[in-house]
Amino acid sequence: MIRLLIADDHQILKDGLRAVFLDNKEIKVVAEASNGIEALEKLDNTQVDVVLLDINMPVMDGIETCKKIKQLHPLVKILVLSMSEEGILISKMMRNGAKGYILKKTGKEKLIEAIKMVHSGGIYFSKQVKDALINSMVSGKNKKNGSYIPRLTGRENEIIDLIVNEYTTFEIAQKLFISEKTVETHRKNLLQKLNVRNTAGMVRIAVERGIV
Amino acid sequence: MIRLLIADDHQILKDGLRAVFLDNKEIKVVAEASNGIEALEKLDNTQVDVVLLDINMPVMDGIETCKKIKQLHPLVKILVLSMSEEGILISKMMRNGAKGYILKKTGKEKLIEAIKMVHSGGIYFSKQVKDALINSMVSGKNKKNGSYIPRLTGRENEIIDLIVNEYTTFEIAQKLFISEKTVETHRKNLLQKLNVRNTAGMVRIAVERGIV
DNA sequence: TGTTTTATCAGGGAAAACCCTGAGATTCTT
DNA sequence: AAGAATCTCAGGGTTTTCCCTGATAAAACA
Repeated sequence: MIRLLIADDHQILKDGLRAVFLDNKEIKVVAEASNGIEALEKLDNTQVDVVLLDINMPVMDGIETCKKIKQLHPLVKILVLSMSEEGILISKMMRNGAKGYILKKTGKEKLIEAIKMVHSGGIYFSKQVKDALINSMVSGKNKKNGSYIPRLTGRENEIIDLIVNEYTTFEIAQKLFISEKTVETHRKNLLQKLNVRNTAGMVRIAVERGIV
Repeated sequence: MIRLLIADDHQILKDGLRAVFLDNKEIKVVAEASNGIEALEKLDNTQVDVVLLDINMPVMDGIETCKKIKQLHPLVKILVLSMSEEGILISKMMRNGAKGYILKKTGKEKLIEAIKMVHSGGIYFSKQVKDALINSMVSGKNKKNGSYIPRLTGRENEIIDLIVNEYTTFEIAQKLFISEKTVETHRKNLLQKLNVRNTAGMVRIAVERGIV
């Protein structure tokens, strides 16, 4: 028996889902919520196995809620039920601990399959969702980059890698057996090449574009 | 007619592929290379539409090569042909401009399909590859994180977001109408919570975990 | 209603990063 | 062989970040 919590601000959808699970012996809706705060409250008072989580909610949206559920109830599995196919949203929810992502336009059979899947410790991402994610990673990212990516030299790559890993100029100089002044020059050039103002921007670019 | 360059250090594989494309009217192998340097040289002298790129190569590996091809020959499509199903590798190649990723254990029909796909401006990632990527994003990332992710307060989230976007303490103070000292306190707390030594580490965590 | 968390602010100092100009040596490219 | 790019280093200065101790008020929680 899978105990389900439905978090969505559309009452009609919750009613519909309740009806769907009425004649299902394996899945039982034990609670529902209209926003993130409510969902967290319900989780405190109810034994829940799987949360069916919408992203567009008032008061506290799905992203924040997902994060908090993961922190406060790490054993509860989160299955995102969203109408959005935006890759950024999908990857964000994945990073925040969701074990599955399913679109609202999907049929109930797939939904039941997904719930069972995440409940048993697996993950579930429908083909459409996977494709949307891949697409945003290939083209979306590039679109976001847009700007020309200047090529870094070998030394610059070495140094930016150390910077991202929290090495200071002094430490980099030690490690590479060069002067601090040289490292400073490389840093200056990196800032210029990446067109950023400070270390923060440099690290952001480096991590986003997988330089490191 | 699709002009293909095969970059792989296994001669037997290149020979095999040449044979496969011999009786194919649409795809022609116009060059081959055993490492990244060679591949780049060939690209300078040969008109190539699609590069079939291996990751494990001596002298210059596929990751570096992919990056450089993208910089020097932005119109050439890159299709990764690898034996590795590691999610990190896949996402790295995607970020470096690969338009497709296919496993060596895949059959030639799928390979031909993939080549046509990327040549026509599309992308191609086989089901296995997609699954591997999704898996590494859900479980792999968390494994990589491993450590407990401390929850950030609303203000801290605001501030880390501005830091990642290259705002200085002074500018953040201006924007949020608070004292610089307050911003400094938040920065200090952020460093502590995220267990990093400086801004670089903070930004790395923020970008990696999608806090921003 | 007390306790914890969050957000606010301060002085003062040390460390690190950033900026400017300038320059020699090596290596790659043409 | 000439030029370009890369890597190296320096003086001297400003700005920003980091660290320490300490504090108040409001809000959230038990």
